[in-house]
Amino acid sequence: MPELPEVETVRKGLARFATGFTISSAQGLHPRVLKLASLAALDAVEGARIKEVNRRGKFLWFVLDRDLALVAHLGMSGQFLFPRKDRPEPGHVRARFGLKKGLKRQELVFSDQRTFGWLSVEELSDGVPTSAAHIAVDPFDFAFDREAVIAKMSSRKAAIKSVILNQEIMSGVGNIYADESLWRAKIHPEIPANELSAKKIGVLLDAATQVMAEAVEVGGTSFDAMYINVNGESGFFETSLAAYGQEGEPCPRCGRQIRRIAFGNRSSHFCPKCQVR
DNA sequence: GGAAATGTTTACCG
DNA sequence: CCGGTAAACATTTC
Repeated sequence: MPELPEVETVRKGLARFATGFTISSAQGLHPRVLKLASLAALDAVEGARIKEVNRRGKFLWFVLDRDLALVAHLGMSGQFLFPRKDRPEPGHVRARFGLKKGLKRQELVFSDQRTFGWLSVEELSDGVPTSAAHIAVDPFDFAFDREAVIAKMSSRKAAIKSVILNQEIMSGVGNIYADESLWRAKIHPEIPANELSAKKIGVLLDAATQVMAEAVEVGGTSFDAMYINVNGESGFFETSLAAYGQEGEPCPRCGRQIRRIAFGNRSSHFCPKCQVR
């Protein structure tokens, strides 16, 4: 469950339940769990204390009391889970961490069905891990420069949907929130970005920020004390989706049927009446 | 059996 | 070199 709101939900859960714990053990259990660029194997973080858990866009990392950070990307299906005896064992466990704080001990696992996610051990520079250095700040970062992003987007000739998905211009938006933002801003996904007014792109940015903020809020409530519910199937925000996955359903604004068109390897969902090309 | 699924990186082309 | 597009990665589900 991996766009900004989902990653933020995971980050919050990790920050709440893992901060202050020392990593007593760390082991990779799958040959591809460790990113190739990782400076070391996972056991390099053993003995480190977790100071905080940070995020930029869809990248997240544990800040440790040493010069290395434990970085994670959830890919398409990555999850961090605190297993509990009264819950089913997590499947597809790719890495396992033992955490301790005083007498408290708990386990944290990284699970990933499709193995597009990864972990790595990296240095931070200006507080950001190497693998996320090229990722632009997301709209919730204090350094987010709305006008600069609008200017950058306005110069692109590619379809606006590709542009808002480009993590090097603005990070955090994935296929779901791209479709939702475009629907809210009443913009057809295939319009070249440079044909939109700066004002219209501003509307789109605000829509993206707002829809992700709303999703983060709902994500927070689906949380359960010792278990991070990052299961996409539970769909905490699914009931609020206006466009994504709504092919054939009435547009909540005008009633026209939502359409689905091919977009690269994926799909775009939009209202043919509200979002005119 | 085919298609599609929340993402990123790399290769390739103009 | 830049912008843009397509493919590759792997697994599961419908």
